[in-house]
Amino acid sequence: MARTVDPARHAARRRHIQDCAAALFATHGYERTTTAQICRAAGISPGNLYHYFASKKAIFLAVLTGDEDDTSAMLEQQLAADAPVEAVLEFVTHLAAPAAAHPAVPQLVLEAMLQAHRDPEIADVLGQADAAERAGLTALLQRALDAGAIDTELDPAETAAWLSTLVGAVFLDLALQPGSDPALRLSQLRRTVRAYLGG
Amino acid sequence: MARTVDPARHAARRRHIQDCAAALFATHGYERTTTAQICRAAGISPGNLYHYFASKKAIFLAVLTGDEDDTSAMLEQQLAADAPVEAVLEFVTHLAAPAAAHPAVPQLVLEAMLQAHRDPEIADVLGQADAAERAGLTALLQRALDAGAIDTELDPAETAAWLSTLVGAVFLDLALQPGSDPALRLSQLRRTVRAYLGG
DNA sequence: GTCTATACGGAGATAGAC
DNA sequence: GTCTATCTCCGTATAGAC
Repeated sequence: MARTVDPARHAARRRHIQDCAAALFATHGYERTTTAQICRAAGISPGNLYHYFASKKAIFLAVLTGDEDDTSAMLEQQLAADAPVEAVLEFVTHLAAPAAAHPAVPQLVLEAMLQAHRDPEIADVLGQADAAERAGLTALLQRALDAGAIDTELDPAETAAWLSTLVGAVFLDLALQPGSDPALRLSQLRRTVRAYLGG
Repeated sequence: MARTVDPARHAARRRHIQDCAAALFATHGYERTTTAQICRAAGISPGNLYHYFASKKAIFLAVLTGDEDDTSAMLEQQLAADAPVEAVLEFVTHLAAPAAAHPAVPQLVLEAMLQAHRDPEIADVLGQADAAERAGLTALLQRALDAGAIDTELDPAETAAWLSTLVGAVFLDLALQPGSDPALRLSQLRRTVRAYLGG
């Protein structure tokens, strides 16, 4: 059964549209970005967009799920590490690092968080990532507790939720404060986590 | 020069509309809230809205500036307090407390933060509040530094910015995680700040 | 597969009677 | 001052030629 055209070319073009849309969503937000803008940025005609995506929301979902996950690999690595507190710090740093990588990333994530509040489908995508994040943190914290490396009064799940919130803080700051120094924020985050865990 | 009607009644009705709009903005967001919804919630006809507000954005700005400021009074009080670290903690708690007061508050603030990214007028309103917040924190931290009550390596301005970010984290968490316990988050925030400041 | 043109719906804001 | 009715613009998505 022969395909009509080259599937690779189609996928590449789809990816191109997706990337252009991501930049627009990050700077202008989801609702204020029009499909016409996306088409203009991608260099295609308005109608042609729908040969690649079924709807505007489908583009947004593709953008959100497009970021590949190396988090589980990172988690395995840190669960096997020697120093349990350092392992938590490394994992937290890994989670926050994307926010510092490119200015558009935290903006896009923040936008997704708000949209998730209104759309179950988007909430699902983010919820899964968040659950994995917290589960990983909980496991690492439990290990640190067992090793007696952190304050024994800390509850692993509650602390994992809080550390996740602190990571969110870095995203929020870098998304909203253009003048913030990403490296400084990451170092402040590390000092914060280290001090919070006690030990 | 006689007024046409009772100004007090007009102000009360305006306030009523504003409150109804605030609830809608918090739950559905600014862009997804329609003027028709606001009118329905407030029990007025669609056209009548514009006798109280010039535009939809004017309503949003009124909502944002409507929250009265007792922050400066709180700051004066804490600048005169005996224990400088406790003063910082009290001030931080005061800044974060509104997030825990009512679920709609952090949602509304988050919505405003995103809109600020796209509208200079909204950015101004939030920027002024933010600047005051950081200035207050910087003053309190300088005082704690002078008293030798916190880690001498800390830079007051940078630390103030970070504490402000941490407060933002509580807002973000309570806005996005319906299951979060506000009291727990506030206590985690206090532990975090105390540990971060060292001393 | 890509284009141009347009249908369709909805949202903000206005007009004018009462 | 408040209402009903409506205007106008704009954004998504579709139709149909090439």
